Amino acid sequence: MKQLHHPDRKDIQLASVLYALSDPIRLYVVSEICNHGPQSCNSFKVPIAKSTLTHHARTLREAGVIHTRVQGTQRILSLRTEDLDERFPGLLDSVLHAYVRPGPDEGFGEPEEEGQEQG
Amino acid sequence: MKQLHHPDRKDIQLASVLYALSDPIRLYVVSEICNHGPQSCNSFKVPIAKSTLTHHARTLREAGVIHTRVQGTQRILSLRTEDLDERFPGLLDSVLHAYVRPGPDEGFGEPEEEGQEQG
DNA sequence: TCAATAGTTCGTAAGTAATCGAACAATACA
DNA sequence: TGTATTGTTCGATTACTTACGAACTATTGA
Repeated sequence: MKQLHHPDRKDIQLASVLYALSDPIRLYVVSEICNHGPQSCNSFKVPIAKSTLTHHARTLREAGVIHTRVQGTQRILSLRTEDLDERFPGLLDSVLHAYVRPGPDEGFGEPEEEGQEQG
Repeated sequence: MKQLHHPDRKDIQLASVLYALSDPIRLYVVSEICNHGPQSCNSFKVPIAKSTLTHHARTLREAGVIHTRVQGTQRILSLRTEDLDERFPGLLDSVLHAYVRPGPDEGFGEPEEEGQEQG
C-alpha cells in the first residue's frame, strides 16, 4: 500500500510549519487533536469536501506538524509534539494558546463580530 | 500623502501573522529587524526586485507584524513586538529563536545541505 | 461476494501569491 | 531646478492554493 511520507525531525522547516498553520481549517484540526487527542479525519466537523480535508491533512503531514497512522479504513492523525518542541521550542504551545476556536456561527473564514460589545 | 494602513492590535489575526511569517524572505526581514533594530527597506540584503520587497513589507504590515514609519525618502520598518506579545504571548519569541539565518551560500529558498555532516 | 465506510487521486476551476520591469511619486540635496 | 535616492504602483506572467465532485482504493463485516 501507499507509504505516507513524514519528514524526519531534522528536516522540518520553520517556514513550512508556519505556512501549514496559517490556514483556519488546519489550525482547527491541529487544535482539535491537541485538545481531544489523536483522531480520524472524519471526526472533524469542518464544512469542506472530503478531498479538501485530505489535502489539508497532507499539507500538515508534509510540513511535519502531524503524523498519520493507518488503522483499518481510517487515518489516525496525531500531533508531532515532541518533534516540534525539540525543533522549535515553544512554538506549538504559543500557537495553540493563541488560537481561538470559531464559535458555531462563525465558521472558518475571517472571524466575525465577537457579539455583545455594546460598551 | 498615502496613509499606510496598520491593523489595530485587536484586529491582528493569528492565521495572518503565521502566513506573513511563513515566507523565507519575510522571515529574514523580521529577524533582521529583531537583531539590528528598526531599519529601512534598502538595508536588507535580499536577492529580489524592489517592487517585490515592497510587496513583502506590505504583507507583514497588513498582518500586523511590522510598523512602517516614513522618514524622508525611506520607510523605517519596526517590529510590533508589544502588540504581538500581548495578542499571542510567546509566539514571536519562539519563531525568532527557531529561525536560522541562511548562510551566504544558501539563499532564501529551500535550505541546502548544511555541509560537513560526515559524522 | 456485496455493501458500507474512510480516504485518496484525478481533473478542473477560481482565486491568490510571488515575481519582474517600467513608470511614477516623494524627498533630499547640490 | 535638476538629479539622486528610496520606495510605490501598475501590468503581466507564472506558479501555487483551495475547492469541488467523480471515480477509485482499501478495509470491515454481513
